[in-house]
Amino acid sequence: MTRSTYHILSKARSGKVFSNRIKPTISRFHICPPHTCIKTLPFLNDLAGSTPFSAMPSSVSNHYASLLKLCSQPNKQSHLKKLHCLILKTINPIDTFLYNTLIASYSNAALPEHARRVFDQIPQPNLFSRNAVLSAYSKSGCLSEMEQMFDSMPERDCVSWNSLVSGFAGHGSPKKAVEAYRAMLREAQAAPNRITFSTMLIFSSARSSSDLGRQIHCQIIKYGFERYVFVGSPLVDMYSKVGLLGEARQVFEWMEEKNLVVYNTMITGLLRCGMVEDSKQLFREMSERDSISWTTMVTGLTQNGLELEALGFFRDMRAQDVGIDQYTFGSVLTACGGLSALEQGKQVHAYIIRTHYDNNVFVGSALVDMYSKCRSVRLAELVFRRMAFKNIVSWTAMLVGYGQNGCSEEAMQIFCEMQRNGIEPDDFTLGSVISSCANLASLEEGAQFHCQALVSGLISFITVSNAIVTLYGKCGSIEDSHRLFNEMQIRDQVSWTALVSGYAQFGKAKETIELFEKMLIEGVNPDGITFIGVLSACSRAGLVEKGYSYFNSMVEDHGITPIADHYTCMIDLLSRAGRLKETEDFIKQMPCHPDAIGWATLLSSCRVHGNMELGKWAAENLLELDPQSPASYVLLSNMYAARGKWDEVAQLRRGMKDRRVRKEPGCSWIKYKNKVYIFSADDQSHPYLERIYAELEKLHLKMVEEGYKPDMSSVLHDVGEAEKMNMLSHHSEKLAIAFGLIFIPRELPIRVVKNLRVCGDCHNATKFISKIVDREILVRDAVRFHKFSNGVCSCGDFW
DNA sequence: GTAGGGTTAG
Repeated sequence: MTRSTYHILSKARSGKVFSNRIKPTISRFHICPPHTCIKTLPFLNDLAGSTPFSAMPSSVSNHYASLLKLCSQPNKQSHLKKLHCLILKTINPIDTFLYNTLIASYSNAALPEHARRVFDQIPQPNLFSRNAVLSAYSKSGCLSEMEQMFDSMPERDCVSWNSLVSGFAGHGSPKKAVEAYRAMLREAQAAPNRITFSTMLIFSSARSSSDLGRQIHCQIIKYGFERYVFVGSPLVDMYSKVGLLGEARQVFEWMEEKNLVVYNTMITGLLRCGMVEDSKQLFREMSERDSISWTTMVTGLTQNGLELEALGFFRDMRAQDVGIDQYTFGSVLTACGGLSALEQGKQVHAYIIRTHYDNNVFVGSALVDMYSKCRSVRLAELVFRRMAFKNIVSWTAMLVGYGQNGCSEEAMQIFCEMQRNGIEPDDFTLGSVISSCANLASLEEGAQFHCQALVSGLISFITVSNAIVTLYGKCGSIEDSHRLFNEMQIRDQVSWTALVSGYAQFGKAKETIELFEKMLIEGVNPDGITFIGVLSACSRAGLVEKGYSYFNSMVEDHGITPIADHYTCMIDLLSRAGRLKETEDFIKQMPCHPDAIGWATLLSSCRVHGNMELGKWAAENLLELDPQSPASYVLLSNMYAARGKWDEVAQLRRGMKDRRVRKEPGCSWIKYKNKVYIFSADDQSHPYLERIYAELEKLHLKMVEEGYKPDMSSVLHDVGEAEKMNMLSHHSEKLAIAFGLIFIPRELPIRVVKNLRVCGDCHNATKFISKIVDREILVRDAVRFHKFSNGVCSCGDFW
């Protein structure tokens, strides 16, 4: 056996590289020659890197201890178990030091039961052994086992107490954490150390408990830790997280020998509280800055909506040759995404490839997100497909990317693919996929996701529950939506807004307003999105005065600055009610111009109320803002068509053709036996078309008997009356409803989804059909819900 | 177990 050094390089989970040098000592327990180990356990090679095993450490116990440390991760559990077996085979007796290392390794690998089993085999366990088991229970949240262990210990030191405190603090027992901390202070043998205080400070921050934070601060002063950077730094962090920036600054100023970390912490706190100028000042004052200082500025500025400035800092950072790492790239990509700056994002991507960060899972996820936010979902997909390793965040980023770019079906598919790859969804993923599902109005899948949320327990996340409340609202089951809302233990602003918007979308103005008022009484603050729900409910119900007063209250009582969506609601409210002159005045006194949706709303109302003059104004503005959008052409052409101005219609059609604008073809779909059947007006290929036409024919006769008159103004083509009739009776939603009547069992409602707004004639016809066949028919169109039952629609014919 | 990044819900 030669004396040699043994050198291990290991990559910790954080990606940081550290080296571990073990001093050579003479072995006493050397039984098994090292090369046999390599043959039996090839993974040891991977763990130890390129170091040849012939360079053998002198102490086998130390050697195994260092290998055990390499397996001390949850993703190396099997390696750890194999190594444990090897140790049992090759060493006898095992010394207490190695036993303790084994316990600690199982603890870090999240296997507390294994840690306990090792402990039970130790002939003479010491305080370290007990502390190691205690720590295993504490980290894994086995709280009762932890308490039992703690109570049974013959002696306890500061480490034991710290495990107890952090176990309670980290696993949902806040009361016991505080109790344990106070008991510790009373215990003479276990004086708190810096770890005790930083644990408690982080705990206070997480609970946003400024009172507890202050109490801990007092204790810190009492024990003389205040000016010590390792306690002062978390103290600054805690105060800034609970919003007490003055206190944070005071602690910062009082500290002696401030290091880089303290500065970085303070700058983060300032940026968190929106004090951008102060943070920049402090940044300039620093005598040295590291990568974290720069990245903090990039992140903080981005979070304060100052993406351009953030990119400026990134440029300076590169110019000054500061090390750029995965964190920096993550922040810069967020800034690019926030600006929808595709070109700059691509440049950063190129730099990432040059610096070989493109295989990093964090950077990859950030790239997927950036491209999605720049509306380049195909590029996001490309990056995602090329990622060598994907974690749950990468999957979620792609899923959300699809969802936010209107590719809801692809979002659902990627969710399935993720599960097939053995990745369990978390609250983020499930919430997002439910949101996509809601956009598709797929009630069956939605209900399955609801079940999945219940079974997995993810329903306890408020974000998941909120997503399901929204889901049922968008699927037309407002009762289910309300039921879940009532069942929720905690409700936040988002929950209330989800239900308010659900009722609004359903056209139930009275319920919407009642709910909103109840929300105010319960002391939940509405925000801009809540008001969009309230205002749209008013406009759908024609409650002009009420809507106006809510709009004013939003600005005056709630201090919310209206954005384009609110103005669009107001334009809708006024113009839909036919008060077009008022609408014009309103638009002219708005602080900003309406956006494309605002103009389209006005144009649509002008069509309904036959105001060509204002309609032209709206159309021109709409065309200027969005020349590629088919909406302006279609709406204007509808308006001309309704008045029989076919020459103008033809001219517009030519304009569309020249600019290569295409109208989105109308289609409706219905689900039957897990299959989606899609119908479009010109579809002649449908296998059941003959039966559907026959059904429609039959219905038509009964409808006419009941007093139905076709509304020809809904036909926007220059054709004869008979042909108009034919076109009208074959609108996609009528086909879908007829299909539903034939195939969907009587006891179930018929649910149809349409990609465009439902036309006047179909709406009227569906009312008649619901009465004739005595069935409930739900139609979800592009903007809202219509629930037809016994000849009446839930929207009250106002949509 | 002192500081920085990437993903959710209305």
